[in-house]
Amino acid sequence: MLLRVILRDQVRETLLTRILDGTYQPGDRLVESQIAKELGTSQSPVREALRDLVAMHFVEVEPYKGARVRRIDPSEVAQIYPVRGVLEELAGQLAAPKLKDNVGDLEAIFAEMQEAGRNDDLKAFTMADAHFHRVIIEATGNQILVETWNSMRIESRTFVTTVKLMLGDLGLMSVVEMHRPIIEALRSGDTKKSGTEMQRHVQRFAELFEKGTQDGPTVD
Amino acid sequence: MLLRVILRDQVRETLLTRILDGTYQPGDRLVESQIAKELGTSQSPVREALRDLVAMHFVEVEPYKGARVRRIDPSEVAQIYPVRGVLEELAGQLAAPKLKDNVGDLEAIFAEMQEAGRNDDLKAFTMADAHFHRVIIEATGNQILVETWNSMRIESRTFVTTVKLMLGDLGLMSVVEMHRPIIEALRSGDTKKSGTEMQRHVQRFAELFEKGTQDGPTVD
DNA sequence: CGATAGTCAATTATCGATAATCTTGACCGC
DNA sequence: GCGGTCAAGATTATCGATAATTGACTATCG
Repeated sequence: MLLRVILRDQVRETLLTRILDGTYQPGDRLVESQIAKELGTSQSPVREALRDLVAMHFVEVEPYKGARVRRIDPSEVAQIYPVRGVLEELAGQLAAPKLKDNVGDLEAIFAEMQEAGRNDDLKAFTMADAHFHRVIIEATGNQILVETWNSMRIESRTFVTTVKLMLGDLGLMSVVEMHRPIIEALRSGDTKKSGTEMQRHVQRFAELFEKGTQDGPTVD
Repeated sequence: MLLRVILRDQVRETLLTRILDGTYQPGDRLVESQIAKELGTSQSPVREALRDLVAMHFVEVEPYKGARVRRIDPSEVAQIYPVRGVLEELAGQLAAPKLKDNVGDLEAIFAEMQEAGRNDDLKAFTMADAHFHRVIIEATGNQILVETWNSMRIESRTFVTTVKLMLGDLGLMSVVEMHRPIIEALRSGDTKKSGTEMQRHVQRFAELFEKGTQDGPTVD
């Protein structure tokens, strides 16, 4: 018990992992006392960890009724894309001058994506994809943009499932390739083009998602 | 002590009021035990209320060091505007079809702003202004957009101060008038134009803000 | 004199216990 | 049976007390 880390943070990460990997399913109740007992802590850190997860949109609570893993329906995910679209378009515009002739990091991540594509490793791909976008967002130097974008990571939970839905017939590799035009635009330093490519990129994902949810059966 | 409301929420609102009205100044420490004693509760609700305020960006905490009212420097406020710009542009586009020939609410709020302008009532104006924008954002029907926009309300704290800075020589009334083109664009239902007007509106505020912080002395 | 280890007060982080509230299901009058 | 009331059990919200950590101050040593 002499770890210098804060219990609440450890509990939060534990719960988050379980939500993301599906151990806790959407709608599942998260009972403070049970979790506390299992993790060997008291109720307080668990309670605070749950509040953090509420702020991150992963969990919802009702007073005196407890916490549940948030259930996200497809219509909500669909609503994410327009917002992501404009945020990432802005990010592309702001990041272009800074990443011009300096896209080494992005190329490395792109290589990771290709590797994941060859192995058909969805999890590795989603992580690399998130990383790719985060690097661009952070390159803007606009802290508000970073925080705003982070506040939308609701999707990361659905993402593995989502990508599976979206893929349909086309292979993971073709999704990987969608990132190449972004790198090229950023390398050229063309502000407008970089923004456009980012917007187009997100839009394509939106379309794939719509197609996936329309005719595909809902996987759960 | 027998109110059926949740203490944490009451504490949060109390603290928020004090932060917004300046009772607690940026940088001020918020000591859990002191607040608890003053409000007649235990430490727990105060602690949780403070966490909520952290999630809302009004407060920052460091482990074992405590909570402080978040200090926001002008450069951070300046970073808000580009993000607000794209979000509100999107909102204008999405809201136009829904508000077409249905801008009664907006006109009522506009009247409030005019009233505030005549009385030179900054507080009333900032509240009406926030309301005006919120109505448009909510009219989009995109819940994600609403939440994302809300997550940026960092500004509401600085807003009164900010407007004071921005005004410079021009009167409050001229700022009020800046809202008229938005109403007209929305009334026409023109998607593109509504977006453009929203974007332009935010941009103007950004310019005023920059001008205000450049030559004006920092008021505090 | 300057640096450093040690002590103390203040405060946060966590604990264990209790009060408040919800949920469920048995029991009742009709 | 049917709807409604009420007690029991489960869980959250709050409390009061304790452990852990920090920062300031002091004393000690080179």
